[in-house]
Amino acid sequence: MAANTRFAVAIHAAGMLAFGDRVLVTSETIAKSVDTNPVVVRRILGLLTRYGLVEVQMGACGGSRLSRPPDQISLFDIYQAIEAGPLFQVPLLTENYNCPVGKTVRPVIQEVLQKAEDVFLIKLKELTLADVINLVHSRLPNCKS
Amino acid sequence: MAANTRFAVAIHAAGMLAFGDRVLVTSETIAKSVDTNPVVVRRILGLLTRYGLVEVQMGACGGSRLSRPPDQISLFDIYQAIEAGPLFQVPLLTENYNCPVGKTVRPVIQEVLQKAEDVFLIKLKELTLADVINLVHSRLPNCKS
DNA sequence: TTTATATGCAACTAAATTAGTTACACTTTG
DNA sequence: CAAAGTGTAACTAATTTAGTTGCATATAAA
Repeated sequence: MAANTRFAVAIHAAGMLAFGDRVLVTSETIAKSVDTNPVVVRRILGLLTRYGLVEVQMGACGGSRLSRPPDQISLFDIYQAIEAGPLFQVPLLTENYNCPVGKTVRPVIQEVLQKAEDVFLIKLKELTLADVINLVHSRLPNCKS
Repeated sequence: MAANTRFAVAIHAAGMLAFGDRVLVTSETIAKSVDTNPVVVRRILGLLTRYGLVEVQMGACGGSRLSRPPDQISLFDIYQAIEAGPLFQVPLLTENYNCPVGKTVRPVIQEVLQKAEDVFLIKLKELTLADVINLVHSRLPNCKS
């Protein structure tokens, strides 16, 4: 089970909020569409909220909505809210490690991996939630637009 | 412990082989520099070997070396040999899933994530083992060149 | 031919991550 | 006050990961 699907789930959830267009959407509604548990959705919405992407209203008739228009929320914003570290980790060195070459190699590897990750992040910045829902709209059967 | 460091370890190991320059290097030597267990190194070298990047000689005085010059081995080659699936998974749908919007959203999310992953992979193709060891050489103390 | 030195691989462990679930406190609407 | 939401802690099961031991196999060299 342990494959990280949170980023995809977060995009799906945020996409639904964008779809809802300022209407409050419950975690249960999102959970149905995402095909998971409401608590899982709320955990992810919590991260998005902490990052200022989502507003939550508690209590009866509560729910969530985006705090900004979808064209002002990039997938990079969502990524940063959801994922913590770098894509690939460079293993830590034990304390009494003493190989000079190894010590030189480590930061170099970290650098080149960062270069590759950087272009990934830049591409995420280019892609907005609006792009995603436009794609969805254009593919939905019985599309009005 | 469960953070994936294999890609970084594989680059480190392949970098050492490039450093060795056609001389056979044992998994134990690499393990010392990488600061891990020889078996872990052999597992990774096995993947690289299966992918045609590394040649292994068994028995006494055995070890590994690159099968191509370092400037003809990209980090993409190593990545493909080591890692299997996409960077981010889109969760599977349960059998009796019936939300039309959700069904439309899924492939769209997969597509946009793939776009971001693609630029990552392209950057990996641009970076070769030669680049890595050149960087290491230039930073090694008492560098001759 | 024997011995020392390698690799390959299976099997197991411990730790961490992940998603799912239950339970319950809290908030808000009506 | 009741109903309908969210937030969050606690727990579980499955998976991944790295590390480790043990042993069969291969090979170079004495």
